[in-house]
Amino acid sequence: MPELPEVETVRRSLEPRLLGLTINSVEVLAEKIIKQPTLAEFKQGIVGKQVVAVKRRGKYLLVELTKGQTLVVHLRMTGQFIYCQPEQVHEKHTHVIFGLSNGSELRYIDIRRFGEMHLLPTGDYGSISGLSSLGPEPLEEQFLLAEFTIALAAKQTKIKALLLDQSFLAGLGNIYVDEALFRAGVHPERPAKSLSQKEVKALYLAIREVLAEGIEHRGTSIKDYVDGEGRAGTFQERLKVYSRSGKPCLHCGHILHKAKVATRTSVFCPKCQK
DNA sequence: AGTCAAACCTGGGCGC
DNA sequence: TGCGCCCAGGTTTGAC
Repeated sequence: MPELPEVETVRRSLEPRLLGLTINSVEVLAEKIIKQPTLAEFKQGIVGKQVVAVKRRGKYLLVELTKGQTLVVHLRMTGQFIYCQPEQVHEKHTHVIFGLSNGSELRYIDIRRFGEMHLLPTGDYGSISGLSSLGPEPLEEQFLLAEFTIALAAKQTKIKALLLDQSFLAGLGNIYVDEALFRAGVHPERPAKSLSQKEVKALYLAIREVLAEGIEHRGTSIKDYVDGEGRAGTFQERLKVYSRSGKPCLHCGHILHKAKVATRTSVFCPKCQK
């Protein structure tokens, strides 16, 4: 489910709620969510710690605690991290409950249970391969067109597969890749190295633009996604291709096509995206 | 290097 | 109403 804009929206909603609070208790109802250290060490290492920062890297949430510990969370497809009051109804797939020093709770809900949590020394993320191998953050200033151009030129793979590769660029998923490719006028199956300089620039700008707009509209809520306070986002109302196969292109009116590209369902305009 | 299926899970939608 | 099948915002692993 959540891609960069959704995870960033969760981060922004949780940060003001959690900062300064101490975690008084941890209740784990689905042990498989806790990847490391052991369940006992995880609980013991968290209880009594205070939240000092809530950060994001790619699609990972990093809840930094006192004593140099960080709770690393990945929501995968259906994970939700929600700040609420103890009397609020328990959602069916609630797997972890953190009791907070102001009486509130932070609950982890995840229908498919693909999500994961790790407790590690802050910055010491080598044991999480997906986190330690992440590519650049597309919205940061250090993500430069010049470097993106050079990186694309070295790859023969389909542009869509490359943009979904988190070690190439962090944070894009199926929705925002399709949207960015549409905005840039690039067909998802084009070999990365075949893009002209003009196309590379258009894609670079489209990626940053679509992610920024996604954040601005507090994420895309198709099925399960909600922010840290249970609120849905609204970017689904602005999607131009994702989930619109068979409907007319908003730019040229041609019927949007659906195809498997890089093993993922992809929607694109065969006329606008060459 | 690139590509692909399968695996991890549950639930919603569709055809019959 | 029920059954079976396919699909889903992600990632990893292992095979060709």
